Amino acid sequence: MSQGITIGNVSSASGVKVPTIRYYEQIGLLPSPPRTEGNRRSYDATDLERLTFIRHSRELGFEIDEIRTLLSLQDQPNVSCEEADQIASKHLVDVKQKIASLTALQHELERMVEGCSHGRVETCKVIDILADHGKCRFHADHPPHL
Amino acid sequence: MSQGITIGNVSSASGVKVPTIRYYEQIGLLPSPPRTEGNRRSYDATDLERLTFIRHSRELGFEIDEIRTLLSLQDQPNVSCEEADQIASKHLVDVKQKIASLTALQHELERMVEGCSHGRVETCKVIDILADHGKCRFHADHPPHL
DNA sequence: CGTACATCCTCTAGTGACTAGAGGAGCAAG
DNA sequence: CTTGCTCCTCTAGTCACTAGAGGATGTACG
Repeated sequence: MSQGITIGNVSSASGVKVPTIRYYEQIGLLPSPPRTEGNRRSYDATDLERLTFIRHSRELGFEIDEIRTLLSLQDQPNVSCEEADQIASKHLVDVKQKIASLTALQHELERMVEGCSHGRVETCKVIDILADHGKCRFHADHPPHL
Repeated sequence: MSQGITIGNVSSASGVKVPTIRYYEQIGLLPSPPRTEGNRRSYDATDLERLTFIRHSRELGFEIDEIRTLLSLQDQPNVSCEEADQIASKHLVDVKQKIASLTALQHELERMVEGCSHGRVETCKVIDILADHGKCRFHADHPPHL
């Protein structure tokens, strides 16, 4: 059926860049495909699906290790999906926290920019607020790796 | 006035970890402090302020290079604060985008988790949505390094 | 058939902002 | 005086890629 797809084609079809595909192979996220006579990687439709799955999961902010688990779950359709549910739920909690944190930050930045006198640094709210922690209403619980 | 503060004390006072302080010195974000006889770093109140400024800026999501600019602005109070204003404004735009993106993501995750049959993987929405891009309402314009 | 050019290969090293650990020296309290 | 904490330097690791060197292969056109 599926004759070989080149890495370039599987890349544009999946939206994952060529070096990233090779990287995924290197870390064992994507199986090593067979090679042609000329040593080029030769992918099939399953690989394309898998790559799309990965790209989509990455877009949704899942980490590589989480994707590894999700992929292995996908390969075993008879297993309970509790684990997948847990991963997604945990992720949802994280996302909600980040939104809350970023919303607070947004207000803080608005306060800074609106308060800016557009004059000299001496009277600038932006610098002022950053320098004096007490004047700030935003306090991150988790230092944001957002 | 200010006799030397140890790195440990300046760390707990500022909320920046000890190795991170040394790292900031290494990349030139924090000036190298004088040393004691025993070769320990000896900080003063100004360093503590600077570190607090840095930590606060990092919490607000500014990058090191942006902080470098903000710090140099702080050192020259007679300069126009336009640049600081621009940095904060640009950052505000980014933050708003991130919030929008994360909110879409949140809905997508909720859809996944709510739709989960709590049964076998075969019928699990979580896996399903990740696998089939067409069923997904969330499409990131900028792959989220959030 | 030749030649240009795109695409592919492997490999190493770099990014940002730290974090972890090894191996050793100084210092304060009991 | 010894125990244990803090400090020192240095190297290497983290995550998820990205960039570039240097070379092989495949394809389109004249």
